[in-house]
Amino acid sequence: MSAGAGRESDPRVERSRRVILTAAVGELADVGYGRVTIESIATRAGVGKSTIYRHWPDKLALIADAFETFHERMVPDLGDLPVRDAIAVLLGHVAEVVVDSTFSRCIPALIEGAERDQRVREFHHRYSAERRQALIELINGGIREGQIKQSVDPELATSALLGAIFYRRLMTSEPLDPADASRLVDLVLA
Amino acid sequence: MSAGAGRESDPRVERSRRVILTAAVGELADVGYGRVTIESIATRAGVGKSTIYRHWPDKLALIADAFETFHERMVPDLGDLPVRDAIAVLLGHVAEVVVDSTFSRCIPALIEGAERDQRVREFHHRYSAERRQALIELINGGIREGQIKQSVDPELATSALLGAIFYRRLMTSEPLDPADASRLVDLVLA
DNA sequence: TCGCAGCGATACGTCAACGTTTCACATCGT
DNA sequence: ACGATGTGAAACGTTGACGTATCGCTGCGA
Repeated sequence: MSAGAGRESDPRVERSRRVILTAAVGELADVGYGRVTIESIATRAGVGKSTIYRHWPDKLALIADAFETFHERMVPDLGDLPVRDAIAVLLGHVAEVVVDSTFSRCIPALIEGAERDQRVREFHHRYSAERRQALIELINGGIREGQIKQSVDPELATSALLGAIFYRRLMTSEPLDPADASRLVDLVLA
Repeated sequence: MSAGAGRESDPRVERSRRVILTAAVGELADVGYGRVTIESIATRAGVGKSTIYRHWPDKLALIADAFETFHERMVPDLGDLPVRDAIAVLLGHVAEVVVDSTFSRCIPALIEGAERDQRVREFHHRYSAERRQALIELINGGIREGQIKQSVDPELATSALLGAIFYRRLMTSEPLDPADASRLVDLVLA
């Protein structure tokens, strides 16, 4: 038993953990949840299958762990812009990520996974909730400062703003141009 | 060769086609695209595997065919309500369908399928486009009649309205209550 | 009526992924 | 230095779905 320096001390474990989790997200983005295989992750990571089974009981646990691990906030620096501008910047940032990124290509996989599996659902909903919290708070601040009408329901407005971005990405062949974010703000928070 | 009474004349073919397509959609809703099996569809339909392979080359063709076939318009009767009310009724209807229906449970499967396969994507986007066209036209009408501000971009507003409904369904644990549809209209088309 | 066509069932070989086990080797901490 | 431990590779039997082929049966339509 080691002296317990942190959660893991053997750098071999940390390294393989890192490459495996990265490969897992890459595979998820590339082929979707249904077609991800422990073997394909192992190959992509340049790792033996046994190394994966040694640390995770199954595919779901591995992918859930991967998302927990890469669970960064990714909120852009908004400086102290006026509320409306800050919201437009935030939405532009979201639109950029949603339009094209590894993360973006995982969204359909997460949506589908969430529909079939409770653990994926819990992660997916929590992750979404945390990311939209920043927007809700911006809107609340704008209402307090009188820059946004009091009649606006921050939760509903957030659904409309983020919803428009995701709708375009998932249901149409024309994702929202990040440059249009401010038009979206004008529309919903007019 | 038959006299060609319509596309198919043998009632056995029509019957098996119908039960197979129905079972395909049911399976898709229940287990998602990745876990749908020709064998599971055959069992659910009470049909031999060979009957399916006789008519479709593979799973994708079958599921695409199923959606083409069940491609109903499903637009509610809007009578001649004032535009804002008509939009609220339409959105309430969409919200109801999206919150809970067999079709609704296929949405994640379609989104995921669309991400990985061009044929599914084409269907999914076309289907979505057709369904949102009614809303775009309602908004256009409202603008023409002066009941909606000229500055509103019908396409963008449609993304925000439908997007809010889908966002709630797909990314949160609290789907939009259909009764809130009119609040949504007030927010976006204020 | 009666032959043909489509049916459901079942068996088949193939393949891919499963999860386990074994092994020699590299790298760790002490 | 060295024993302990994690590693990548490979082989294994098992499972589940693939797509094909072959039944005897049913019920269609001419």
